[in-house]
Amino acid sequence: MSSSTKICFNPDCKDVKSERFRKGWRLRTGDSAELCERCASAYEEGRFCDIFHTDAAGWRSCESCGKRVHCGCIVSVHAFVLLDAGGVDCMGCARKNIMMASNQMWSSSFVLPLPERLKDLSVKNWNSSAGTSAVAGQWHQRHNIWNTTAAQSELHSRIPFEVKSEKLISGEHSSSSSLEKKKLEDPSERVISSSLNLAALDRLGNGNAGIESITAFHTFHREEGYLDGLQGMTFEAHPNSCANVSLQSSTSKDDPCTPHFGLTLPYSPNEANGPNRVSGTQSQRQPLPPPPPMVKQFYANLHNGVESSTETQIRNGRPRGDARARNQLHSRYWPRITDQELQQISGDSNSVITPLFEKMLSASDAGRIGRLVLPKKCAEAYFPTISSPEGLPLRVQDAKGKEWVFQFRFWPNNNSRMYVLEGVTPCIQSMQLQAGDIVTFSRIDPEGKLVMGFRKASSVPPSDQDNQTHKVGNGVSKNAEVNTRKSKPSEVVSTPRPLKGSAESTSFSSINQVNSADPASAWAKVDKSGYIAKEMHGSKSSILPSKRKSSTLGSKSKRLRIENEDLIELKLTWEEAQGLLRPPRNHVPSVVVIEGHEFEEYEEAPILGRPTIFTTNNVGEKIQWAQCEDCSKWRKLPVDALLPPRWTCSDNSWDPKRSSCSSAEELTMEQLEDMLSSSNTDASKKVKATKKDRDSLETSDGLDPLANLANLAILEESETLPPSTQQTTTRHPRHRPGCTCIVCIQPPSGKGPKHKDTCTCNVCLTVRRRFRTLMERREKRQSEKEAETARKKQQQFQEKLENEDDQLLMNSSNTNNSAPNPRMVNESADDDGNGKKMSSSPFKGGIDLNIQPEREDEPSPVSDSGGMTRCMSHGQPQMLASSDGHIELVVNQIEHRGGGAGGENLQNGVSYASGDHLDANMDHHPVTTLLPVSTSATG
DNA sequence: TAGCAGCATGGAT
DNA sequence: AATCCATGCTGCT
Repeated sequence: MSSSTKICFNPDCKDVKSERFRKGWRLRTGDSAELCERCASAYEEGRFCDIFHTDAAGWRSCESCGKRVHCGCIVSVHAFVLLDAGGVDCMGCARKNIMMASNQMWSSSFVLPLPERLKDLSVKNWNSSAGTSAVAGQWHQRHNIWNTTAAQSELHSRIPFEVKSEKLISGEHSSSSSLEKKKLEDPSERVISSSLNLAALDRLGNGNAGIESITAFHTFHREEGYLDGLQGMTFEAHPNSCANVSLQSSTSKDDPCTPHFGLTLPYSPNEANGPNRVSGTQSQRQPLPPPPPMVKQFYANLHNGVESSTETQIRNGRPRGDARARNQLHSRYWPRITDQELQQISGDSNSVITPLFEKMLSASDAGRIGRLVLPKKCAEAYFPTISSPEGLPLRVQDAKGKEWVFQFRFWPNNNSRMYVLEGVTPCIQSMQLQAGDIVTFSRIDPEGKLVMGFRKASSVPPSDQDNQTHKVGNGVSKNAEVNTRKSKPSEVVSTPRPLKGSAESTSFSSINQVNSADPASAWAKVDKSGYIAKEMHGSKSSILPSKRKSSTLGSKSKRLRIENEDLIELKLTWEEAQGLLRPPRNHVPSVVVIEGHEFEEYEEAPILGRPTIFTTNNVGEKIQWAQCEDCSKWRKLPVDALLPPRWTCSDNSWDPKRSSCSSAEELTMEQLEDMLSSSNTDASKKVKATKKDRDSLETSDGLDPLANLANLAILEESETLPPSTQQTTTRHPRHRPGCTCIVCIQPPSGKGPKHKDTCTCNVCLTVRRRFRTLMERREKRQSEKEAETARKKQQQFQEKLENEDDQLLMNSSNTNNSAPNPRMVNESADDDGNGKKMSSSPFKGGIDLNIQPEREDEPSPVSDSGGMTRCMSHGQPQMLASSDGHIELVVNQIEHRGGGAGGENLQNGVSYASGDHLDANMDHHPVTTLLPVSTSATG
């Protein structure tokens, strides 16, 4: 084919005298390696590696046929596929396997005419079998998309790339130089190359190996190069980008079907222009996280050979900062387009649809502002680079094929950028979108059209949804065939998804959770349909849309709500759940011992059973008690009885006498109390509570303030208890079996029957006792204080009298005047006036039953909360004590001694003021007084 | 004053 | 802690 003056491209070839050269693998320049006849033959016959690379590393055995396969050079890069479980298959075996598995592994949209299918499926299968994912469609339409815009120059700042694999498997660390050696690549085998891409990414994703190697496999797709093909490269090489790019025509007449896999990670502007721009050093590359299983399909960007004539791969060894960009694309922006949607987009053309991203419209987006906020990473990854805030006009086609021109721009924000599409209101309105709906952005290759689809958030049936969702429009493009295409699903194969970071991979499974406990099955569904939404027909499971739907609508906590809705609120502790689990009926578990612990092993899943209580009778016999759901009576059951979740007396087949709700309960009240109290389960607590409710009917409706006080206290206490313990009553911790005190039977509201005055329940007794103690101590201290103060005053008085009669008189007057400290009076007035402090007390309605009367001289919450005992002069009750209502309530029922001249006004209040306060005040008073005052006393 | 453009803010990630 | 981004705010027309 060529002149004899050439030298065989194969460096290992010794035949320099060949007169005829033939084309071998494709070089990154787009040319083909010129091989001597011998090498070319070897290459064509698949013996190249056998001949020249026998000593090279990277040889492995096909998992299926055992044949040795070289996996370590550009020549062999297409000769095998990586398997999910590890290992490789030679291409022959891979294709065979593909044929068997393809239908299950790929969605219907991937159906190809047989000849094409064979090869394409091989790719698909490769994806599947290789268990890899991170392959995105090529990005080679930019040129088309943007060349009608005003900012074509900016295209050059972003260089998408494609991950290619070359030497990953071999373990040879293909350095940049190795790439730059412009090794030849056979375009006809790019299917396999793609697989390697996947593999490479997969490895990266797993963080296991190949991080270095993979960098050598990245192939940039530069739209100019792509679209202009062999016309040449015009993209700008970033200083650090190792943009020594070679063109590679993907045209292959040998292989009309040359699906291209590649990780398309166009440069973000920042990366391209900024300090973070990726360099050619592999070390800068970040390992790609393991993509979720479904991702692989989304990344599968299959091109058939028709388009490849216009495609040029640009390859260099530059590490992918872009990869990071796409990596970090949040899963919420991953396109989730169904196959039907893809077909609709694609029509019957040979186009490859590359869903780029989607976004749920926020209130702002859907509002009249007309600004659609673009996720930064998406904007930078998929939209043209813009360097000025003004941005550039962007042509997008909507669902009806109508063309819109949005202004793609940004504004600086926190040292970053906020990208928006302006002028979207008409489009959004035409699509009747609103907040919560999802707009999708896709690209059609090779036309490079940008299409904007949508998915209504409303829960339309999937079929309907498919019909109306993701209708496409096209942006301005060279080819206007989008709308006239006939369905050709096989060619609508690309469902690339952004590569996900590891963290996002995790969240991915969460976000895309299917109504299946088995993630694998969920993924399987995804794999089959391509998109969950499609697979989850009818089931509420179009989880994504529904989730999104419910999550938006203008709330800032949208994301949070999304997540929350993903959660099933399970108000069960693990132990509770365990306690409810019952082995399936008629099933004897086998016991396995794991690390010394015995586990019952059931073949069937356990069931949720009705909680029961086990007791032991006098003879040590274990008895199981279950409560009828209807009458709440407890029935004795065999200890091994397993109850369904709902169980009533009529189900009591063990005791026909008590198989009716009308039958008397076997347990006495005391027995029941003992049983319940001995049971620690929350269920039993609830049961106890219900029992208490029943008992409460017998309680007196008398009103015992003390009990009420205690009740309030318990209320306070109960607020800190687990819900299960306060659902029906506010039983206090001191509750004992048999106690029917108001506290235990009182509903949380505090309403209901009160204690009798004669109630001798523990709580009431405690309250009485404590209060009595408290008051006794207070009186005692008060007396002491009074005595002391009086003594001092008297002493002073006497001294003054003796010294200066006039002075004495004056002093005496001052003392009286100063007694009602103006500040205090004011405070009293305030408290009294608005009464707010009363309700604002953190101890409203509560009293600590644990209060230590012995420590009353320490500021008690009550006394500190709002007031203290105030002394008054001239017998005026102007000072306020604590305004806590419960105090007042209590005091009203107890005789308190008022002191001082105003004692008659103090009958309804009690002061918990500390002694210190009293001291302070009393210093000014010739007669000290403890003033049990409530706020009401000031009125 | 309404609408818009740009920026700022702060919750969410 | 940094970043993203939904939305509020402000100034301008």
